Amino acid sequence: MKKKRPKFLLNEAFRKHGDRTFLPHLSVDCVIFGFHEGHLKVLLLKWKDGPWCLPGGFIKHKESIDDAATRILKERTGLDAIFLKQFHAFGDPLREKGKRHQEGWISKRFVTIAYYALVDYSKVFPQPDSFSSECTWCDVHAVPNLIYDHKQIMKVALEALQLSLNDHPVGYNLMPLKFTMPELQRLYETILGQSLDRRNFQKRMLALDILVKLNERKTGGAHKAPFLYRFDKKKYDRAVKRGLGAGF
Amino acid sequence: MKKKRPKFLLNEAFRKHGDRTFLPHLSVDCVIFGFHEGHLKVLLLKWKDGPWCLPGGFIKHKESIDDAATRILKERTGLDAIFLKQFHAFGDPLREKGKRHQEGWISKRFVTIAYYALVDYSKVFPQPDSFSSECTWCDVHAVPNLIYDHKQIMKVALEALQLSLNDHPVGYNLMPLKFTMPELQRLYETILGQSLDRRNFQKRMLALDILVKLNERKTGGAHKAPFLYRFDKKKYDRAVKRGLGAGF
DNA sequence: TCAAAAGTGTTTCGGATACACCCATGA
DNA sequence: TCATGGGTGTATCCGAAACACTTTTGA
Repeated sequence: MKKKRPKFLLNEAFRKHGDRTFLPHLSVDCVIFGFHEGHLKVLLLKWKDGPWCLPGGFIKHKESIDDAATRILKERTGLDAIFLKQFHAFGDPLREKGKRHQEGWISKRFVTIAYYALVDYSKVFPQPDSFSSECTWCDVHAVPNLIYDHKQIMKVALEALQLSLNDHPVGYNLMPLKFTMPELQRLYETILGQSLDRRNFQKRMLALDILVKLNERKTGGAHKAPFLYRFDKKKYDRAVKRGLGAGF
Repeated sequence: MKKKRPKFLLNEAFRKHGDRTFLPHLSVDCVIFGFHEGHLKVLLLKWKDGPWCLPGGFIKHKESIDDAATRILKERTGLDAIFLKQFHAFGDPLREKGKRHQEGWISKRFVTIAYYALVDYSKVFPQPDSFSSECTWCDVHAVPNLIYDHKQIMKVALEALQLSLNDHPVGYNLMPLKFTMPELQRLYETILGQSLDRRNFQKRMLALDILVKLNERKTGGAHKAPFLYRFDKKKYDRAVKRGLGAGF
């Protein structure tokens, strides 16, 4: 078995010579969305010495940027094969104002390519990287200060997600396998930041023809037990591809 | 006055040591759209030794990527202050299959950040760069083979432009100062690749409240002289910002 | 005088919105 | 038994689409 060197050494080497492994001046940042108890969440990392930031990483010399994003996501969440979408590249030379690293590869200017991901909250076990002490979910509407331009990146990610609701269904990656219509509605409402009419929402969703109504109800709630639904994966995928959406 | 070195030397130096000036592994490509005689055009460059490609360039060490795109556009078209929008980053390590440069900076893998631009055809005087022999407009639907993944980049650019018609007006940057309603309609039709109803188009456009009807008609045509319009720049800009579009 | 393009207005239809009643459940 | 949330159906409205007639102009 390969002997592990102490982490700080790895980090030292990485800071100075990361470009032996990774493309210089380029990074990938991920805005990872999850949904839990009626709230839209993002996954954040906390550096050991202070500020919060988005999970991110670098691109290996022979790796596509999409693969890099997928890898980074897997490292932080344990998930693969989730929904991941590139939405913007951020390349202001001053975007990393206040950078601490004084020397080596890592101290240079980075252009970052940003992705947002939609993941099933319940399947994620957040894992901090070697620079971080914490990796936790945070309510989208209660995000602490983030380093650099990460707050801006998050904002643009949310706008991109909202726009995508116009012509793409959302939910397969964010909801558990079985879910109720009110739960799905709450997802749409938190993404859009506005409440929707219960009956019209249901009609629209059913009209998309991507849901399967199950012969079960979700019991245990304080009131009338709502039906459970699941997505019809085939039809869902077709709707994603063909650009069929609820038109919000 | 600074003495100019022969171009091939500059090129030699550039190929080997471009990273003294530019960020390594990063480029910018521009899909420059124009509109002329009822046809949607893109500006293409032809390399001295063969293939066609999109106008592109590199990012200076202290330059933002948006500024780099603006600069590149200015170099090829002579225009500044035109509409420019980043739409995707292309980062497959194999995207530059068939690259010829064998050594130096330029031979390495490049991730490219792509922009599309909308420009007034009549104001552009295409200027080839030092690698190119030609710089000309080409009908969008009759594009020759392009190097690398540039055809793919063009395709994605066109799709992004089409999508943007949903919630943004288009035309201010593509049309001359004064234009007729049928001319504007032809612009929309060529972008969308479908014909539209004359009367409904006019109603929608006027409903956007971004046009000013002039007391002139365009004479010289073979038939009834159509009225001329111009954009109300203030209202147009507001519509762009607020995401007001014709909903195509 | 005729063909082809442009100006303008009305009807129609479908999808989104607004809205009401009944049912199930735990407190 | 009552408050709360869930299931379902219907009337309405607005905007988009479909559509026709008249006018102008050069050939």
